[in-house]
Formats: sequence, structure tokens, C-alpha cells
Amino acid sequence: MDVLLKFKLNEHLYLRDPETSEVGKAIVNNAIELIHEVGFEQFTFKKLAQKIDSTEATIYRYFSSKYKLLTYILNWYWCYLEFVAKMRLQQIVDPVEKLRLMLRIIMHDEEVVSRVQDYNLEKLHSIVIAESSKAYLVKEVDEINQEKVFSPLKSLCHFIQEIILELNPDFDYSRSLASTLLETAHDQQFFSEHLPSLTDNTARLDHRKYVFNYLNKLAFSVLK
Amino acid sequence: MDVLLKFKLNEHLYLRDPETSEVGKAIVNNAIELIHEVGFEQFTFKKLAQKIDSTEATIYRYFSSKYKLLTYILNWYWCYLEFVAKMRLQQIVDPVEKLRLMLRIIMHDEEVVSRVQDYNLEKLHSIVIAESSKAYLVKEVDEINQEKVFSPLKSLCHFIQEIILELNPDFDYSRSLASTLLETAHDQQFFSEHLPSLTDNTARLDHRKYVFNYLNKLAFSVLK
DNA sequence: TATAAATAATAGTATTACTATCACAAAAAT
DNA sequence: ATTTTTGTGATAGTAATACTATTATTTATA
Repeated sequence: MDVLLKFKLNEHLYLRDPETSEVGKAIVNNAIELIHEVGFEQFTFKKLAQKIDSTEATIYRYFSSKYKLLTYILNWYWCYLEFVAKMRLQQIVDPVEKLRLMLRIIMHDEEVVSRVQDYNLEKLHSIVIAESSKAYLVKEVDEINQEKVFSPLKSLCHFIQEIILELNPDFDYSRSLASTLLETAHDQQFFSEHLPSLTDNTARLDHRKYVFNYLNKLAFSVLK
Repeated sequence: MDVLLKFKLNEHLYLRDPETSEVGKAIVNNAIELIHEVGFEQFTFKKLAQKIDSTEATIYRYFSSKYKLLTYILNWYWCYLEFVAKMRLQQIVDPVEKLRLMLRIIMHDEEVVSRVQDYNLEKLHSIVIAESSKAYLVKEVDEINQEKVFSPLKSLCHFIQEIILELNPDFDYSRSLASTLLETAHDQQFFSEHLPSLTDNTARLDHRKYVFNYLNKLAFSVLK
């Protein structure tokens, strides 16, 4: 099943909305491919322009820098995760089951929608794991934050927080636990793949399954 | 009290050992100042050369890239943390007290040694929070890891893991919990300062104290 | 059909991340 | 005491990056 998901993303992220033209869509699409391929440090607008058979100048008409483009992609992802979570959790009443499914969704443990808006979700997920912290671990974080470009992330964390509070209304660290679960999902997946001695996935099993089990242990121990 | 701590750091990190000359020490020292000041992205060898009244070429004789220099600094920090932890935990027998003190050490909650080897520990700690993940969140992580430059980090995590196992020998995720505590200490401190709505430090109290309390809650709930 | 908007092509600048060469001074070896 | 080695500073240069500006051409819209 193919589906087209559009989210109204923050206008500070782009100069011209890439959703409104073919070149724009090609930029975002191929940026995901290219960042996945070469990593964010080696990713340049010149290489991206070559990939889409266009010029740097054209890309600069959409995004003022590669950081903005990365943040745009991450914004789309955070909106996507919250949307999918809201859809799938709607029918579930048991908060334990809710949190478990939420963790499964964070981990991309099963694919409901395989192709969305022509974005490759697998590659997008890899980018989120390896590059997402680079969007905010910068000197200008406070100015960027003022432009409200992190509100989809905050909104997603808030959604997770609400599940946490359903499970344990007296828990004093619901926000921190929500952001910790999200960050730890990324860290531990990266460690499991590249620095395995920092994890207990010694059998080198499926990284997702391992991290999913660990996150469950973590979350439910803390909330019990 | 001033103290000089020297650690034998991995030879793959430098071309010439900066400990062996005044310029070398000035490079590392001022790199900490400069990265703290402008952030790793804006940090260049040209700016560093100006700061120490020398030339780019001189710095390149010590470090082949700014990534290597960052990793060198982080290596020193990881060695330092493990050393301090081993010293301070030696007399303590109660594993609960051990873990609590370990978390306090991770958070730099109290300063025993204020100036070490002329490195500014406060600035070093800020760098660790904001920049440490950039040392391994790169495409070349596997090649870099083969050079053993992350072994001080692994060793530090292993030390924390042992405390965890003392507390709960049957715990299945001692390594992951160790790395999670370290990473979460950084994330949550950064969030508390710059994206506070991702934490529960709503009173905007002392970030360290807040994160320290949160880590305690996390660790001891999971291990109970 | 006229007009406006978006794009490709081209050119150019400042900065970055290096590499290479050479001369000089200090330290070490003979 | 004087060679030799070593580290440093000064200078120069290159390829790549991160942009900005200009113009001609295509495409969409009135």
C-alpha cells in the first residue's frame, strides 16, 4: 500500500516549500538517500545537485543550509511518528499495552506502511539514529529553538509522556523519561551495531529486538 | 590544590604526542577553550593557530584533523573520569553508595580537583555534553573503532557495569544501563539547559542537581 | 498573448581543510 | 666545539565547501 502523508512543517525550515514542486520533492527525497549513503558530514549541496541533475543554486532556493534541510527531514519524521502512534494507539485502552506498542513504533519493529510519500522509511530511520542529535547539538541551539523548529519533537515527547502518566500518574520524571526512551532507542541501536561492547547484545542478535527488550525493561521497571 | 595527571593515550590519536612539548600542551589547552567558545562546527585549526600565536602547519604536525583532536580530548576525559572514580570509590563497600557516588562523579556534582593539568574541567565537561557524540556518530565509526580509540570509554562503562552487577548480579542489561546512564547524563543536562520542556526540571533549578536526582531514580528503580 | 515565476547555467568569493617547502633556532649527538 | 637532528614559523598553494549574484530560458498563469 502506498500512501501520501503531508505535514505542515514550520516555515522557518525552508525558503520555498519543497512540497510545492517536483524539484523540491526530489531535493528532500534524494537528500535522504545521500545523507544515508555518505553521512551528514560528507553530505554537500553540490553532491545533492549532481544526484538530482540540477544545480546548487536551485537547492539554495529551497533550503538556506544543509542543517536546515536535515532539520526539515527530522521534523517530517517526528510528525510521522506521532501521527502513526496516534492512529495505532487509538483503540488500545490498557496503558501497559500502549507503552509497549509505542516503544515498538519508535523502534520501527514492524512495518505497517512500507512506502510513504516516496521517502524510504528504513533509510530515514537510519538517519534519525545517526544524525538527529546534530540538529540540536550546536552552538546556535537557543536561536534555532526560538524558531519553534523543535516543536514536533516536543509534541512527540509530550505524547509519550501522557502514556507514561496514564501508567503512573505520580511519576515525577514523565518528560525526562519520554525523551530518554527516544534518545536511548537511538544510542543503543547505534552502539549495538557499531560499539557492541557498550551493550549486552553479545549474541549480536537483531539490534531492534534487543533494544526493544531493553527499553521495555527500562520503562516498566522505572514506572512500577 | 593543583595536580598534574598524565594518561597514556592511544597513539592513533595524534601524529606527535602533544604532552611532549609546550606547543603541544598549548594546542590541547586552547582547543578546549576554543571548542567551548565557538562549538565544534565553527572550530578550525586556523582559529586555534591564531589563539596560540602559531600556524596551522604546526597544529597539523600534532593532529591530522579536528576530529582526532576532539577524540584526543574526550579520551583524556574518559581516562580522567575512570581514574577519579576508582580513587574515590575505593573505600566504599556499600554498592548502593558506590553507584550513587559514581553518578555524582559523572555529573561533576562536586569538585575535588579544581584544576588539573591546566585543563579547565568545567569547560571540558561542557564539551563532553555537547560534542562527545560527534566523535562516534560518523560514517567512519567502524574504522575509527578498530584503532581502539574508544577503549577508554568502553573501560569507563565497564567500570560502571561492575558496580551495577554488584548491586544486582542477575541484571541482564548491565552494559546497556552503564552506557545509558552516561549518555542520559549528557542528554538531559543539555535538554535541561536548552530544551527544558523535554525534562521535568520546570523550576529551572540547578541542572546538575536535577539530572543527578533523575539518574538516581532511573538507576535504582531498574536495579531494584 | 503578455506577464510573472521558477529554473538552469555560469561565474565568482571567502573560508576550510589540508599539503609542501624552506629557513631558522634549539637540543642532542659526536 | 661543531655537526646533525628535530621542532617550529613563515609562506605558499590546492581542492573542496558554503555560499551569493546574474542572466537567459522555460513553464505556469492571467
